[in-house]
Amino acid sequence: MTFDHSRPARVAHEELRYLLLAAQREGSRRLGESLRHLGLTPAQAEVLDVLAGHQPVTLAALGRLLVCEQGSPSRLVDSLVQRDLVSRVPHEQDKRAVLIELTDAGRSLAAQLGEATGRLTAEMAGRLSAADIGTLTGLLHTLLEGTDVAQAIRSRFPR
Amino acid sequence: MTFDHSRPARVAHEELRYLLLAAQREGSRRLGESLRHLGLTPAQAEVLDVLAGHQPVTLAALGRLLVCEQGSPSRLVDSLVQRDLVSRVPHEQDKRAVLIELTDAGRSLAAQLGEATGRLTAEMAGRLSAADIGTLTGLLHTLLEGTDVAQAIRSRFPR
DNA sequence: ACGACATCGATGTTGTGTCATCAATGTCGT
DNA sequence: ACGACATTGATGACACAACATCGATGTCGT
Repeated sequence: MTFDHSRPARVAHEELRYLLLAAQREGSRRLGESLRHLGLTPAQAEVLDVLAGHQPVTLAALGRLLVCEQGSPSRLVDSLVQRDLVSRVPHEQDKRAVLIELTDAGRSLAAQLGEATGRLTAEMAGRLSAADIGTLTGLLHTLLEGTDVAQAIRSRFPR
Repeated sequence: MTFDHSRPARVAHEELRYLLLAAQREGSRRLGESLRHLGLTPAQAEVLDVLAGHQPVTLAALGRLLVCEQGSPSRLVDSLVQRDLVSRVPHEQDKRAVLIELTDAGRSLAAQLGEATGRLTAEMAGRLSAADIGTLTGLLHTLLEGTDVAQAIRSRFPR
């Protein structure tokens, strides 16, 4: 253990905490701009994105796949049902559960998401090399090991 | 440019975006737990933390130093004024501006913040080496270069 | 079969964050 | 001095997120 007179480890951790917050905020804001013309918020876009790969799921399962919410995201789904992008279908075997699936409109909107996020990914690629992105991803996975959110990301981005 | 059949760069960027979101959420949730016994939310704690190092500041200047909000954080400050942790003092020269400063209670609460975040930093240290934390910090700074939030962090964590 | 317990989805509450707007006040060019 | 413009801080509006609670169902042990 090296002894650092000028900058205790606690401060380095603080800075990292705020950097994570800042990076997330900045990304959300830019993503929000990119999604505005589709009439979607980042959280709604994540739901469509997940559904495009995991049709159909119960609300609870959707909650487990989402990073943006940990409980059952009923109100978030509500906003998508109101816009006819998603529909609730009663579950056959389990009368408690509801299955969520994309409508045709939702499917076609989901297909446009990659295009909308293009500017964002292009900018990230301009700042960081592919190797850097790999390093960053690895470190964040290590940081999150064992948490529910990490599990959600593993399910959605298998190695 | 290498050609990757199995995993286009766009997907790697998506994963990174969600990892940043997840890391921030997880950190916030844990910080929230640690702060509960002080009766503070993470955002309120950040204000006290900033004020402890930058007494007194106008609302606008405070907003520039905070990562958690970009406009003028009047409502956030309101919540602290109500609890008598912070006070608003009219600015002498500029009648538009208001100076924010810690009360005695606020100062003593701010002094307890490091202790409250101890568990969080200990856990981070257990997962990542000091070198890894340095790498992570550097990569995030690169990612945020030129943004307002990066400037806020630079002011609060000088090299 | 039955009762303790878990799970599902909806909802109320609280505290952010972001954006837009507004009135009051400063500043600067001319 | 005056008028265009910028800045400050407050506020309304909207969409999250986290947490707690609730009624309706399932499940499991005995």
